[in-house]
Amino acid sequence: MRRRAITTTRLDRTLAALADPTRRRLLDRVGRKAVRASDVGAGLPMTRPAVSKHLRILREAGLIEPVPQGREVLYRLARHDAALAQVRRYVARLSGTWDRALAAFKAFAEQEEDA
Amino acid sequence: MRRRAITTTRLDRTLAALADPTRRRLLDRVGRKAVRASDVGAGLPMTRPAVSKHLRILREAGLIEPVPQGREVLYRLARHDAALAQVRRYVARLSGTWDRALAAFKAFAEQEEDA
DNA sequence: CGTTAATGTAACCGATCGGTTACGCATCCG
DNA sequence: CGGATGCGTAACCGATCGGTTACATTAACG
Repeated sequence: MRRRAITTTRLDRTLAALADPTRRRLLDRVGRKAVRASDVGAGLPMTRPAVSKHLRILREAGLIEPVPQGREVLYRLARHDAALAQVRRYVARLSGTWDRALAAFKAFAEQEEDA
Repeated sequence: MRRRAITTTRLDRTLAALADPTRRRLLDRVGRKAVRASDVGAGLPMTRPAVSKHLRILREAGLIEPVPQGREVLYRLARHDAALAQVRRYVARLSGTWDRALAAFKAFAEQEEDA
């Protein structure tokens, strides 16, 4: 035992990336329009390296991508939204499971009512 | 600085709960049909307390709920899917952002083409 | 060509995480 | 009633996380 998940899938990485409120905030900013690396964290209570690490996580999750421009680096949403699409599919599947479960529950409740 | 997010929102909790593959697996099992606490982790390489802690996280995220039955406890999907709905809304909003960004990018590419 | 500006990374630190073993507590059953 | 069963939690442990400061690198500019 003690072994932890050896393989970190992309769904894991993407969900983990989205699970942090700071990262969602940064992602939101990048989503409005491409932003310089230095500007992404403007006004947020943390240093530039912290932002840089968040950007790395978002990048490795497939959510954003860097666009080097001379010595600056712009960040924008990834042109291929495969990562988010995977999350969407998972959530959709889970919602389906929920619908079925709720239907079954309602059926049970009505059956209970008869008794 | 150094302060970490003081307020952990429900969206945070739910996304974090879903970000772990083991927890998604347990959630999937519970989703098929209500399962006894002891049985949820059957066959998985971990001890019962570990499963219990995962169940607690899924429960506090609003995804599952316990149904005490004598000395046993069944777990089922939460009857109110508010937590998942919130995730769904967030993902939908993010998808919208993506669509706009991709459209803008395509427009830019075509404009580039003209030049 | 040397300096400055922009970025990323390494090394470190306290807190949290995912797991374990040990224990406590309630409920059933002989 | 007393043991057994089912469940949760406390205490602990190594690994990871989110932040920091310090440094390395690369591109622009006088």
